[in-house]
Amino acid sequence: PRPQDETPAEATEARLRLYNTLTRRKEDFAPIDPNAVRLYVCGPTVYDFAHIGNARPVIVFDVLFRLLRHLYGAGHVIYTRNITDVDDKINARAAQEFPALPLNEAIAKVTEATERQFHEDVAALGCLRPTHEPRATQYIDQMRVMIERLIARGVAYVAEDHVLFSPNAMDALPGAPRYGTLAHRSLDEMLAGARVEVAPYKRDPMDFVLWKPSKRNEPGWPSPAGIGELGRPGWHIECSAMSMATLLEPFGGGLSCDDRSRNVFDIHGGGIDLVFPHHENEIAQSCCAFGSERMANVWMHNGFLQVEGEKMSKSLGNFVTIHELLHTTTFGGRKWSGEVLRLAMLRTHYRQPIDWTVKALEEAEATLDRWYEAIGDAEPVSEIAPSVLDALADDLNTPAALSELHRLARSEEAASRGNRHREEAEGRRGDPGEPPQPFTPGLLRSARNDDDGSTELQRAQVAQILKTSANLLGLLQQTRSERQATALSEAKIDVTEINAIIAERAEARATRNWAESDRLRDRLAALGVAIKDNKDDVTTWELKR
RNA sequence: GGCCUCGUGGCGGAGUGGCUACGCAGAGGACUGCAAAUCCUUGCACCCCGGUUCGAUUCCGGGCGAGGCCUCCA
Repeated sequence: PRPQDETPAEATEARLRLYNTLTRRKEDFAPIDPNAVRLYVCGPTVYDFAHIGNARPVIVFDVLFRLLRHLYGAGHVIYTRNITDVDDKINARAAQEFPALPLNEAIAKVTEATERQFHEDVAALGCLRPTHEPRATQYIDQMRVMIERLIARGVAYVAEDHVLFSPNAMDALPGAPRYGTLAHRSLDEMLAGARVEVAPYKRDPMDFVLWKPSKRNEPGWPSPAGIGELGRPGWHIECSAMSMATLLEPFGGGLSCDDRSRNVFDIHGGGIDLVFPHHENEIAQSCCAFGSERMANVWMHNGFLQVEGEKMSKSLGNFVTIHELLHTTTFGGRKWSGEVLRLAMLRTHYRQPIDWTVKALEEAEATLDRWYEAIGDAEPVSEIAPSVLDALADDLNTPAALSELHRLARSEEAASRGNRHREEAEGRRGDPGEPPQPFTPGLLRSARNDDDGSTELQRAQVAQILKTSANLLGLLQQTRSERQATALSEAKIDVTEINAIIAERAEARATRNWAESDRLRDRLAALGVAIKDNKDDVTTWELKR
């Protein structure tokens, strides 16, 4: 673990490139303030179990969070992922679930339970907690103030107790970006494609809701702009307010700040479906409220997920929640560990579509089995294989990074580069022309046990680099022993019984009683245990799935 | 209809104007009582048609195909 304020040496040499939806190209990333790199990602609306599609941005941006922490120091990255706890879907779910309760109590039950479940799911996926997890209902005041500012600036108006934002009016506001910059669409183009029924109180079909009136039993707060009735915020304004409160105001920005350059943060992320209208509207709101020309410098969007080749939907019956993958046998007839889900997710580049299949999970699990076998109980060290870091720094190329981890597990090139890297970092590298000492291929996973001490040293070193490098992706965070212990307790295996049978079989083998030996092996298999006899006549065993 | 993405070997999946991705599965070998595991070796590719180029899977144009957004959605 790195001390909070330490800025690692790599910060000067690493070159992070990120694909920016704003410009549609990869760009060199330059933080506004390297001591406070700021990231915002749209979090869940808490009305139902998170599905595996929801897990994708959570995992992807967790890798980005880890990478940024590595590059700029753990104490220099601020990550906000909000929780949307006011929404009409929540109201509907609450009324349906707890019809006997007053709506506000029902809503509290739904949001609290769903949020708890979300945190449980995400923790199982090996994700770090973000720096801030603001709930929308805690920032109603900020939303109200922002809305009033938008009205004062002439880009929002009151109509029938609603407040609406008018993208058309942005053109008249000096310094504001053009609406449609992120989605790369003109207002005309959007109108051409509009299939929405336009609410009668809208002046223009493109106008969107900032605030709406609440009926008597719906959640409501005092409205802005002199509207007498209680009301509640629209979806888009929530993210503008929460990013302001957690990423701008603590750094001297926000509504009271005229310096537009202080009202920009570094990275905003989310699913690709949010580009329009959600993120486009966030930009419009934030930029018009703060007079800034951009809300965030870099916009990152993860691709969508399909299940066994089909779009996930409740009607198709292929709606897969994180919880059921972890705890039930509905997908593929068995449970899966959070780490398997995580690796399966990272096999595909984050901007590509991903097909969620049983086969992919099986392959991910087999990979983890081998890697845990390879690292044993190695502890993480300070260095990361440069090839893994390079891959991640290239727009989070996790498939390439995983490929390098495979090479490490075979003790190939990547490992020797890691070796050289460490020597450089410690300033004790000798002759620059000296070729790196390659590790023996297969060193880590082979059963051979040369008593040459240097081999053991090398093996330990590769194991450490593999573990540390995988940790940057949030993988291999346990030791092999911990993982085995978990698996054993879940499978309810009686180790004493297993050892007794193995001892019995060893006797049979000693007398070359192969029939008896094989019978005992079958018995173990029936108990879910697979055995291996290695060269030194030592029998090892593992759980069979 | 408008905007956008993608099309790589049996499967998954990176990348590149000329040089091995990688993983799974397959084949051969070593080891083994037999297995398993492990190690070694290995076959298999860049949707179609034009163009640019000494050379294109990689750039440009067209075609075909798949998907997304424009409406709540990660």
